[in-house]
Formats: sequence, C-alpha cells, structure tokens
Amino acid sequence: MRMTPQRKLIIDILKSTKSHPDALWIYQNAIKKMPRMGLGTVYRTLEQLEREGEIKRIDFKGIAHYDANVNVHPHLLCSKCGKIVDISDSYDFDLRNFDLKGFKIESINLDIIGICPECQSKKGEN
Amino acid sequence: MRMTPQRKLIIDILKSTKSHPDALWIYQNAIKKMPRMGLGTVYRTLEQLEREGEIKRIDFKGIAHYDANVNVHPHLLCSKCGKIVDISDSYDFDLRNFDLKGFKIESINLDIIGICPECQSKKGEN
DNA sequence: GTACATGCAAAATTTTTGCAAAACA
DNA sequence: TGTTTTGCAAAAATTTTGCATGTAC
Repeated sequence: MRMTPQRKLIIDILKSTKSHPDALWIYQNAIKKMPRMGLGTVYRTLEQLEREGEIKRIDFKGIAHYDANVNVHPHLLCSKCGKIVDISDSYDFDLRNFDLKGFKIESINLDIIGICPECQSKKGEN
Repeated sequence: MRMTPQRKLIIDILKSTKSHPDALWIYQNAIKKMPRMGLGTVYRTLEQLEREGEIKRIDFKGIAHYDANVNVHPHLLCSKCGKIVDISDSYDFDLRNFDLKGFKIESINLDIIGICPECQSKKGEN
C-alpha cells in the first residue's frame, strides 16, 4: 500500500481527533483540504488501514467508527446519540484467562454502553 | 408492549440458538412458522426487546446481531466470516475501576476479534 | 371504539464496487 | 510501461419508515 496524499490526510485527520469519527465525518473534513477526494477512497483507505492494524474499527448502532489509538482500551458509548468517549488510553485485558477456541486474536473491544450525561438531561425529547 | 404471537416467536427463535443471529436469519426462520411475518416486524421487535433489556445487540461488520443471554460475557468474533462464538456464559467485569464520566450504564460488550480456525485454514481464498 | 401492532412496500442510510482516468515506480 | 490508486457514479446491503389494515382490550 502506497503512502498517497489521500491516505496521509486520512491518517492525519484520525490522529488529530479523539471523537472516534465515522467515514462520512472523515470525508467531510478531508474535502476541506482535498476537495476532489471521493467517499469511496475514504472507505477503501479506512478498510486497508484497519486490515494493517494501523487503526481500530468500532461498530456501533450500525455505523463504523475509527480510532487511531490501537491499544486495548475501554470506550463509553451513548446508546442515544451514538457518541464514543475514551475511558483510558490503555487497559490490560488478560486473554490467558480464556479459552480462545483456536482463534488467532487481532484486537479487543471493551465497549461500555449507556446514556451520556447530555442525553440524560434531554429526557423530554424521547 | 404487547406479547403478540410474532413477538413470542422471535423470542423463542433467539432463545433456541447460540448462533447470535442477525435480523435476516431470524426473519427467515420466523416465516417457516408464520409465513406472513414481515421483515419490518422483526426489526421493530428486536429494537424494542433490546430497549427493554430482554436481549443484547452486538454490532459487528456493519450488521446487528442479537443474543438472548444478557449476562456480561465475552464473545469471539471472526473478522473473516463474521461468526460470533461465546467464550463463557458470564464474566465479572468490574466497572468500579473506571471513571464512567456520568454515563448511566446499560450493558457491556467484551468483543475479542480474530480469525476463527475454519477461516485460518481457508487462507488460499483471500 | 381506541390504541397498538402488523404487513407490505417504499425510502433512507451506510458501504461496496466497476471502471476509466490519473499517478506513481 | 505496467501496476496501483483515485474519483465518480451506480449498485448493494442493511435498516427504517409510512400507512392502511388487522387485532386486542
């Protein structure tokens, strides 16, 4: 995989945010600097980066979000607004306690799902 | 929410399998017993059951899977074929170690992602 | 009768793909 | 030149929604 300007921009955008963005958000930010970039390029690049272990994918509410921090670390996810927040930068989850049934492990997602403070105060809107 | 025949059937199907099926699989099995059931009903019912805490949703590879076991328990997920396998029926994940940032916790997903033994032996196909 | 749930089809959303043109080695 | 990547548009896949009809209390 070549390091193209498109790929570099996508990595930069992901590394510069802690918001765990989805492909559309990355695309919308990317075209501010490269107006002709296509959404397909964003999807293809994110998929490649994930396969290479450069970034981590978080599936939530039917949308793929991406994280430049590939350490194992737990996330808080809001089931109302879909927001994803880091709890810490790393967490030691000891796989030796488990029977991994022959799986070759690639990554671990620790997702703690709940309602964020903002959505708790907006109760009337539901 | 009323306990309709459709809802009962969907719960029965989900409780009778350990395969963590998606909406389409549940629908295809449901119409064997209720041929006129609509896919929309399956989606609506699964969403309601999840909101009520009766079942658990697992987002993986862009598809929503469902689990009748609502205990916190880790899953093995195959990044090639999408298969989801239980490691154990329950696991004590102690939230007291974390700063939950005001989130009201609803559920926890422990997802261990890797390549299953079957897909490891099918290397040529990629 | 009223309120809620369903079936069906259409629409919306997210993601993938085909292909010609462009960029790079 | 040959290979890889991009942009663009179309298509695919999954999920949601509107609405008329049906069902239950």
